[in-house]
Amino acid sequence: LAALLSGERYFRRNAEIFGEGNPADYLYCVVRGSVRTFKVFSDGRRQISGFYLPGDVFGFEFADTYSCSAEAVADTRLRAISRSTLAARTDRDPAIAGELLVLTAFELKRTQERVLLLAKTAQERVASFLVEMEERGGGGNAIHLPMSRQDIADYLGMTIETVSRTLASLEKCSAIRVWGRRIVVRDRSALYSHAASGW
Amino acid sequence: LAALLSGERYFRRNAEIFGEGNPADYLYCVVRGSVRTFKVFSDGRRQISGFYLPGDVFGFEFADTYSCSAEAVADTRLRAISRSTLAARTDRDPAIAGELLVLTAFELKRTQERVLLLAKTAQERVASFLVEMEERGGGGNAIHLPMSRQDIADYLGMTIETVSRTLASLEKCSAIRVWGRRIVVRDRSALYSHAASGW
DNA sequence: CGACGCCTTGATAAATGTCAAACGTCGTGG
DNA sequence: CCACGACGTTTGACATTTATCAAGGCGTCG
Repeated sequence: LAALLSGERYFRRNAEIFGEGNPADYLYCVVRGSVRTFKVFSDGRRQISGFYLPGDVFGFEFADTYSCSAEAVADTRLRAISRSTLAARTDRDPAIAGELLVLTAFELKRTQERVLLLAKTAQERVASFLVEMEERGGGGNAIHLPMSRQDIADYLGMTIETVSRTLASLEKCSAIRVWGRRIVVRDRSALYSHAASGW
Repeated sequence: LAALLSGERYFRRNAEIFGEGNPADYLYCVVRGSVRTFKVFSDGRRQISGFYLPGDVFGFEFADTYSCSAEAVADTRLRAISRSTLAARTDRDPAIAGELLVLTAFELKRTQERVLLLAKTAQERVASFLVEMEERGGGGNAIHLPMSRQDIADYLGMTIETVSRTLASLEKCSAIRVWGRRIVVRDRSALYSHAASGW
């Protein structure tokens, strides 16, 4: 699958990568930066379905059009995989089909975790989100959030005010330190216990 | 895939089909009745991850243990598919792998719709749930809900009281008629408009 | 009949959303 | 360099939604 990656494409902050309903011609792999996928409802609400960081693959569709839109959260570099050449390869090489299955299963697992997350309270959602971003970010205690509070709110299904207040409350109980989009984990066990009222 | 279905197995109402952490030896296809899959958290909350009706396949795992538990909602008949024979077939027959991919993609799509659903208000969730069950049930205006209010609440991430009140309010605006677990759709467009503040 | 499970309804409390204002940061242009 | 404006964020007061606690209704089954 890695062999099918084409040259890099660049997207500026907030640039559209693809729109809902566009022909789903490419898969994308994030090289640098980050991406959000989302749907916008007729009443204006936006639900972010996922954030993708370097190494993640998105744009995974089985229909022939995208079921959501994608935008660059920050300036971003992507490599594309043409769906048509992918399909051609899949026919000849069962291993590629296996890779697709693994990717789909992984996306399914992440989505299932999101369902569990959305059933929780605001504190648990925000804390879980920080834990997730910390793990995916890989770095030590410092988490850099590339996305705005509005993005986080639309991802967690709440308002920016509640996100902000919840971060403040987590800071007050000294689980984290908040500095705009930079978060420092001060007390990991406290953060985890807020994240998980039951794992 | 259909060729791999073994003989039927029977489960009484509320009987456990498999438990979280059990070895994931079988896929199941619902013949008759209905099934819920769920997780229980340490604080006692239960999140139902899905309902499966006749024709649906569940127990789909990529790890070697189940990530959730499954129980019969009502008396249920299932056909099992042994994972080991499935794996053996997949190696020889790429078409089987394709069927697996389709099943996984379908489950992913349904889970993504659940994420959208959980971001909505109580009214929208309940109305969407009724629409979903009506479509899956296939029958005309009458919906028979095999599951209890508690099951619905745990599926939609709310309390039984709110489910009950929301059904009552949908009945008051004459979108539906409620008779215990039997629902009649009186005004489909009204129901749809409550379900979807934006599709 | 009586007990039990399930559902509904009411009163109240807690969580979250809404509206509004102030603050800080950053980039631009004078 | 500084002033200004745009934008994102935080905070406060208040409204709305949903959960919690408690009681009662309605079937079914012994």
